[in-house]
Amino acid sequence: MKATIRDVAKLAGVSVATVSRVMNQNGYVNSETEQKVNRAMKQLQYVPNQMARGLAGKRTKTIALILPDISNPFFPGLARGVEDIAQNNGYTVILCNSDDLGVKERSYIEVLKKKYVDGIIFATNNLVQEDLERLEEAQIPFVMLDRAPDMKSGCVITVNNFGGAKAAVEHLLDAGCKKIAHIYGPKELVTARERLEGYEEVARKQPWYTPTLLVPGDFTIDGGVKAVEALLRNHPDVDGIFAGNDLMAVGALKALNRRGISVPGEVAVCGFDGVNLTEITQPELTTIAQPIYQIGELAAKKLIERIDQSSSHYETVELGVSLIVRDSTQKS
Amino acid sequence: MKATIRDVAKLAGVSVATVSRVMNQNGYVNSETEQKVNRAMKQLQYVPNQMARGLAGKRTKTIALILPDISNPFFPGLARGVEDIAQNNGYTVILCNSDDLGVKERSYIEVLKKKYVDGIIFATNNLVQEDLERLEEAQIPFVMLDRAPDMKSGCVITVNNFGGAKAAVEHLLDAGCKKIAHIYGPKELVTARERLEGYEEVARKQPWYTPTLLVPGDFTIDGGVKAVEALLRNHPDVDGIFAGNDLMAVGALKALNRRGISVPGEVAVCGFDGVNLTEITQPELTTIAQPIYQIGELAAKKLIERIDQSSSHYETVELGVSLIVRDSTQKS
DNA sequence: AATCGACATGTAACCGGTTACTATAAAAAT
DNA sequence: ATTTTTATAGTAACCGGTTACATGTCGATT
Repeated sequence: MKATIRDVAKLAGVSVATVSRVMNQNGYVNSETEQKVNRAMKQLQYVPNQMARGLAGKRTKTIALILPDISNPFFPGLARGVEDIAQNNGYTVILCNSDDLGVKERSYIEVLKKKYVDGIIFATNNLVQEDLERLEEAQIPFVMLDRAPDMKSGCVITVNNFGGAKAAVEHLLDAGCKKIAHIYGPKELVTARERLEGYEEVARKQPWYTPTLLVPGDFTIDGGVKAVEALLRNHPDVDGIFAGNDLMAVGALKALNRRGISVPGEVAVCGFDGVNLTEITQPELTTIAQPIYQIGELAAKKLIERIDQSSSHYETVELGVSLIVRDSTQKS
Repeated sequence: MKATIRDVAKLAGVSVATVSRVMNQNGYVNSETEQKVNRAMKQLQYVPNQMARGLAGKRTKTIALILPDISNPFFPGLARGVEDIAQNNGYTVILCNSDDLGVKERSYIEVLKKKYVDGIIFATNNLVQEDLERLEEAQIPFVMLDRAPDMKSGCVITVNNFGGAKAAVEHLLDAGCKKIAHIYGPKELVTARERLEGYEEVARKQPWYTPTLLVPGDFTIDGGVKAVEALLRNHPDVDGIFAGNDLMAVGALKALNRRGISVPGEVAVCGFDGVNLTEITQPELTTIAQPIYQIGELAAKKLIERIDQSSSHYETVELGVSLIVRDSTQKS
């Protein structure tokens, strides 16, 4: 019913090995023979069975992207970057939502091993050293985002969180803020810690600095709302807020708005990430933008590179971030 | 190096067939034998090779989700619904962004065929009858969103666009609007047409109705902005806008805001879709919410049902939508 | 006693590719 | 003239499962 390589071989009057050579462009094949084979393939509408290929050749042309939750506005852009590059290179992407749960991540890894994916991109942070080592053992190339584990293989892509945070606070100072608070994300996340450190680096030198200007959020909108409410109780006079990510900045905006506090008039707000959301708030949000799409692209490129050359040396790349000034910090 | 079914068989002192039976829980197996096999599997850390399974058994436990663009805020929620259900049933999801381009969709279908995915969910609308027929021929179960093509197999999931649109306009009337405009999406899309029809159904009966209250948008934020600008030139006195989707509603909000027109004070705005964005605008957007996540879940459920029972009768399901009233229509 | 069906397990073909190895002719090198 | 090398193509094993078919046991049925 469905044409196989043997059907093609028969029709073209050659052996299966020759057909395989034509398909994979390897080994010696006379150009006339090649024509014959190609004609036969066309005539039979031959579609090689990837599964058989994978079984025999150990390549599935499939990579996986494990992220916490595709619904989080940070990830669709990233996923898109990954998918575009993958597609350009003949790869297909399996999407996995881990909800930042180590168990789920681990269970996904098992499934992905069974499916023989060629590589994995992790945009999550819950694997322990041991899990990564198991991956190395299994010879599965991988790329991680935002995390620099201690190992010999793998590739890590990070952004300059520290520098970005510093830039954010400096920008708020430039905008005339006299007392700047920071809503930080979960301390377990390096990104959150680095941003916090960036804030402190600049803030500590200011006369108004006091540790209670640091309030915890959890990288969600609601966390931002609550953080601001708490903040205003202690510091009714803050006039600048640097949120550890855009979602919390949006929450901050909401909370301030509810309280009737004008942004940027009374309080300036700056986020971090550069997700699309920041363009639709009122006022639009100033933010430290990560090159989200490019991170995805780069992750995919690096991974495919590793797969193709089976190179596995450890490598880390840091990308820059950029301050995007919008209305939320434009005191005029 | 890596354990195969034969290794397990040898260690357990049985044949490969028996091991296979134990794995797939089919055929007769003595419970003692089963224990032995299970022990052997554990001892060797045996992980069945899905590829070999797929080759032999014709099942890959993989489905694909083809959507226009995961960056569009409508889709992450949907994708999440699909993925969750898939995961619960042991399936893995391949994500494909088609940018609403027929060519890309078709090329994806080819790739997916090669990879022997067990089924496909389409959240796009650019396939012609012929493409679908080819899928039927290839015996690949599929589920489509928002579109009812004329065929014998396949499953279609839609929402009540017409009813939702009517509800939107009625709500605007209730809110006291005296002249309601509609920004409609691309006429090629059924969803856009149905919503437009819903608007007309109600609006036509109103004294203020005139065709120039219908302005084209393209389902993007920018389209919404431009539509409102055009609208205000012809009808500076509109006091209600029903946008064909949330993105355009956000655009409308932006445009009105720029013009210094207050929402909902001077103009009330209502969107359609119920994406998260609607909760972060200022004012928050009233919208007709689709059960986005549930649509994804349902699509995945229906697809898996079809795969498992290889039932292929044509089926269509319509889900309800719900009006979510927020500030953008609360003239007080 | 012969027949039958439920139970248990093994053998080997098969899925559809890849590729190591072999064979042969023609061109190049010695 | 002989050896090597290069170009071309075929044979068959192999990847790691699934499963049709064969074989055999044992209690139940006739």
